[in-house]
Amino acid sequence: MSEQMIKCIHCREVSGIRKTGKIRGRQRFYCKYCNRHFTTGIILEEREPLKKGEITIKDIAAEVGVSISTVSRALNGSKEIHAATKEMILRKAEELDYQQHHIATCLVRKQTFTIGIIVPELKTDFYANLISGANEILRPKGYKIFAMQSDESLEHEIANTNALIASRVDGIIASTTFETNAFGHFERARQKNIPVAFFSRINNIVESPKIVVDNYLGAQMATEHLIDKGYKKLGFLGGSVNLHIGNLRFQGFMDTLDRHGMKCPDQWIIREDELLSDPHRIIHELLLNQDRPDAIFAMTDIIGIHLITGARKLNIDIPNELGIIGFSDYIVSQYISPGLSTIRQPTGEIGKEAASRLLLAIEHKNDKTFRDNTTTFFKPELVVRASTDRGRP
Amino acid sequence: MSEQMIKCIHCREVSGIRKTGKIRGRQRFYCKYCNRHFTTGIILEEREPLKKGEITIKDIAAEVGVSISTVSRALNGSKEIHAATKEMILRKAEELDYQQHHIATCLVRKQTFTIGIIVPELKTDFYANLISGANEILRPKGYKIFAMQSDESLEHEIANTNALIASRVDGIIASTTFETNAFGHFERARQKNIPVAFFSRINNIVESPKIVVDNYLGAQMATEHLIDKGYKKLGFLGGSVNLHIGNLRFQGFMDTLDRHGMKCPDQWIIREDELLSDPHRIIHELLLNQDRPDAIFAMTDIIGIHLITGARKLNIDIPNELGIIGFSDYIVSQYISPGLSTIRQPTGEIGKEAASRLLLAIEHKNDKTFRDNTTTFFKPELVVRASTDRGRP
DNA sequence: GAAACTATCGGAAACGATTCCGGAAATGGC
DNA sequence: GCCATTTCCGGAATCGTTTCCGATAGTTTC
Repeated sequence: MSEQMIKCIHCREVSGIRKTGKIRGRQRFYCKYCNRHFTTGIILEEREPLKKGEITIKDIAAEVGVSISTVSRALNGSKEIHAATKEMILRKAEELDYQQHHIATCLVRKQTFTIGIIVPELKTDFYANLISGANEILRPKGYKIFAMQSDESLEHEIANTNALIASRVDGIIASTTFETNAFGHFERARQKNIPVAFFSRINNIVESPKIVVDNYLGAQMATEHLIDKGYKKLGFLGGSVNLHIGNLRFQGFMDTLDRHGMKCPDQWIIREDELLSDPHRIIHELLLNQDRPDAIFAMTDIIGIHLITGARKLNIDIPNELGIIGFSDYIVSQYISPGLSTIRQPTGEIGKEAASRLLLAIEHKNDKTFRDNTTTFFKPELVVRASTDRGRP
Repeated sequence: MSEQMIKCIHCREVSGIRKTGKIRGRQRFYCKYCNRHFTTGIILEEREPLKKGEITIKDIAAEVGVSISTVSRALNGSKEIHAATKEMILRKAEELDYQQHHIATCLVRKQTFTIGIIVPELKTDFYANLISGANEILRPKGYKIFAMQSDESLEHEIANTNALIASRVDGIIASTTFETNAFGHFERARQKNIPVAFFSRINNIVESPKIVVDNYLGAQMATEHLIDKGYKKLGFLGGSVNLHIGNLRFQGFMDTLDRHGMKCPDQWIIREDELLSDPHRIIHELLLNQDRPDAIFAMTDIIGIHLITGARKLNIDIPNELGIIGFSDYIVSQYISPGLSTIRQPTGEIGKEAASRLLLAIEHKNDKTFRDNTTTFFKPELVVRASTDRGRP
């Protein structure tokens, strides 16, 4: 291949090209394959041997004998390219096992097709389900997920957020920690034009879509259910006072009692952080008390499950001596014995909605008039199981 | 600021600079703050107003009056930089709320500090725990996680792998699908110098570290346990025959029976894909059979849990009429009634080990002599609960 | 006081892609 | 055949960094 080779401009064939006189001073060619004439062929130079290492569009360009712009066009399905050229390039790309360098593309396009999700704990049923739900919406649209865990630590949450900003994710979905009382890190993201969406543990500080189950309503439903079952002495067990959703559930509980003219003495209301770190001791104390409640609304199923195991140890009859209802419908709740009554929240749906709303915000990133600061409430659902299912006394 | 301003080369002060004669033809200056002389000061030009949009090191450079190389050095903690300059740059970076553009850095450094994890299902207890475990190792080292789900579809798995290659992740951790019988996609990754590690559902095709619980041993332990409890008619329920770990568990089961001179008729061995899609029908049929087993080794706790609920519906006494043991110790297993005996595998540990070994492979990426094709076996642990806990008959 | 060395910094070339702009060849109309 | 239009492609700038290679001024050595 020491001499120049001419490639047909129509079919890109290199062999079977004949010179057929001149036209306007320029050499004329004829291609026997496509049976057409042309004046300007593509001149193939001697090729450098393909260097080792990563295959780039440069390599493809050199191999095929076109410019990198043309390769880029072929790979991206541009219309401004000859079908035969495109065909050749795609074939060569496959032959070389070319794989787009997404990092380089992101740099130019200023879009990473990556969403960051920050949750307190990755392995919790609820959050794993949520990520899974979000994934259902995001994957078909070509988005990847950075899954991060804050360990209920504000410091980690901030570090995570900064890492996501540095990675220039297209958006962030988050559920904050117990500790989170400042939201500067999320505001930073928003200032850098990265939309944020919150779910479950939401706040009213950051302008963003918020997806949440109607906690107040759920608490009402749970409390009504207990009252309906004839329980008279209701108690409340919840975690940190810091948590917005905790306050809502507590409020729903108290208001419902009020409406029924009932009262709940302070010693039946436990709202300490310690309930999360050392639940057994606290539950034990509560249940051993002479004057204990005859039914408890547990802020989460996790606490409800602790209650069931605690009560069983003390041979307290559930649901007759003690009714228990939880919140969230964890997978365990349907299998534990007795089954834990609960308020179900549609976890997967919440994840999907959060993802959809975030995508909407991303689409309108540069639209100054677009705002989404609304809170979407999902309807909770009462699930009655054995832990409260007693006949009316 | 229409005239040039001189900045002291020592302390970077702009005011308080006096001219003090000339030396070798060059102007000499004196700074009253640091009490030192110098000849070449830094000349501050009139600054452009800061443009809107993203803050880059270019902006910082312009504001401080240094080159972008210097800013880069300051931000990366290079030694080749004057402490005062560094100080100024860092202060300005903070003032402008600069955040490194990780994408651009990756392009140059050819390292993304990102690990891709592909699992069949994100929300499954086992996989969520594993990702969490891997995260414990990866986060402290600055790695982020791309979490992807294959939905037990080879097609998705391939698409996921390609997406990870395109994103130039530093490594991939994967547990393959039921369908996966070809491994070209992982080989592609390895050819592109992306290390891969497998866990749980492993293979012997791709050269890679493999982390797995000792399935054969676990099956032996489970079977021994059943025999030990006096069960005579053992059956096996497992999913797809395609699954390597399924075969191992089945083999352990059969070999143990053999060693005890026991046999298992074919109708007590169920290994169909359908067991995953429609478990209730199959289990119902098996249990309604006149000649049914008196104990079953379920390949996974999920199947074991289906067995328990199925048996309860038919009023079969567990563990007296039917003993059940599972595998993996899912969270539900300890709460279901009766509690499901099982073989526990240390999920979090497996995730940690997979991450560690992958990091090791990444460190030795360019070391041609480094190989890691070993399989690490974690010891399984027998957990006895009510589903097999009968007195010897 | 010259030479050698050190500290500190700037310039410019990468990294791998996309895309705007313009230009040549081919095509269509008459 | 000539002109206008369309088709197709190449050049070059750009995205935001890092880093190698020099350059210069200051410092030290003898």
